[in-house]
Amino acid sequence: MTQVSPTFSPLYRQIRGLILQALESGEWRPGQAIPSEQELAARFNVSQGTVRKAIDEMAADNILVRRQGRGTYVASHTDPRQMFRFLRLVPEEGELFAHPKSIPIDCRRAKATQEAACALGIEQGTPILILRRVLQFEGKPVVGDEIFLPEEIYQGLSMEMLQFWNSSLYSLFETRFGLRMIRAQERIRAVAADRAAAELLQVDEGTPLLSVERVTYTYGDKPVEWRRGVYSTAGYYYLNDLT
Amino acid sequence: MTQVSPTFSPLYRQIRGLILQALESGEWRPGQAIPSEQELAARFNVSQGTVRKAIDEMAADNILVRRQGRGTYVASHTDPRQMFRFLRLVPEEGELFAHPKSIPIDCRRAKATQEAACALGIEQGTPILILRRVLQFEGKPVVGDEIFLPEEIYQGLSMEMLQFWNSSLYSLFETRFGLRMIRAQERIRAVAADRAAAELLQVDEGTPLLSVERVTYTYGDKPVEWRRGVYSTAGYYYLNDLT
DNA sequence: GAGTGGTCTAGACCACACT
DNA sequence: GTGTGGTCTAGACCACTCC
Repeated sequence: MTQVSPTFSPLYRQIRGLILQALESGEWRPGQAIPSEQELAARFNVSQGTVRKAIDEMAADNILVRRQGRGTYVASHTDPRQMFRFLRLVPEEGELFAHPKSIPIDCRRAKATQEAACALGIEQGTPILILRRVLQFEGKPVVGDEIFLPEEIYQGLSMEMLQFWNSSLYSLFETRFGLRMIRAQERIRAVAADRAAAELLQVDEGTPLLSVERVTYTYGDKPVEWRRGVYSTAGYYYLNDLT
Repeated sequence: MTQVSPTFSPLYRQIRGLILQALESGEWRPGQAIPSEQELAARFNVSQGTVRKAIDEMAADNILVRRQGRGTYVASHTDPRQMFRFLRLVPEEGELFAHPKSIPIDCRRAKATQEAACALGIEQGTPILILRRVLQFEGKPVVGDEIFLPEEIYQGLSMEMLQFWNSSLYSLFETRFGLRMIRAQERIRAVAADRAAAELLQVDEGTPLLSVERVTYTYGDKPVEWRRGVYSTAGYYYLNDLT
């Protein structure tokens, strides 16, 4: 008689779950080192190999970062290499190093429309913050974003805070609200620039632009950000690796 | 005295290389099973664990496919799940299962322009084939592609062959030319439909479209296809998962 | 039942970083 | 030197597939 176990999950996945739990609880913060594999193995009463396999998966998911000889660290959007991890727009020529700059325009309170509520997995009418900003490459405006955030999660986000933060938004969210963005999903269309977009990106009205809608998820696949942006693709393109 | 080894590569990577070599040589063909881990371990004189790690990597790269209890198989574009692996355009509503249909328009011989030569990593002026086709979702034309292929690799590709093939192009390339596509890179812009594109996709001239340029690579990161397409995003969007 | 991949363990040694 | 992750091995047992 063999037991059917529809909920079977191997040990290393359970360990992964426990590590994830510790991360969510804030036991180890972004950028910090987590305990060594040996310590974790002792703590969870499994072999080092099992912990290793759990960490391998989490490193593949960009949740942890391994550094040989040093230790394993909690991934952070503060890390220069992770800073614009989700931005796929790159200049046609020259440097990928020339990091874009985020210019906040305004930030206001509102109630979630049906569309926003659906994207964020919240009730329609829930208080949200709507943040608008422009992204500049070498002084040129290239991306215009409208960003929808559940107010509950981003208590205290203000224009002042945004203006004094000269780094990526996600690193701000991480630092101020303890929010770790794990993955995102984008839906891309081609649209004609309306009046507002044309003004924002300094292009002619009617210019074809990329419309990029993004939902960003934190631990446990919980959506915590919805944004809709327009990308100018004169001198830039959206680069995507297919595997 | 320790030895500096700038070309150091772990055993499992060398094994990976040997398996890759066997794949390139055609020892095992797409869709077929490769020998069991035990057999490979004996063949290469390493432990099963080392073979396993090599195969793990190759499975992550979509080069091999593991099937528990059955064996490890060479990935194939003939597999329904892999068929449109590189196509990111999906309908706004309804089924992802409704597979698109490829309608060939024409196929002609030409010489590689500088642009095509650069993308394909060949000499300017090298003979190439230019294939045009339309992709239909439920009878509606949604993608127009112009596909550039080094003639040397695709000897004997003809309109007749294309018309009788009612599956994906990559599965045709795999079956007829033994070409395994491993990865691809796309560059996406927003453009206005020109006369030709408008006619092809049955939209108004000037309609914003996605311009998608794709270079596709086979084993050893060798480019073997370049295509430029226009995607209609009325009722469809380009879906991209960011990790 | 036989064969395959999947999990788990334990131990040895290597490469790397810090101090 | 010490401690970390990285590699490699050998063996046991489990889960799945096919006969």
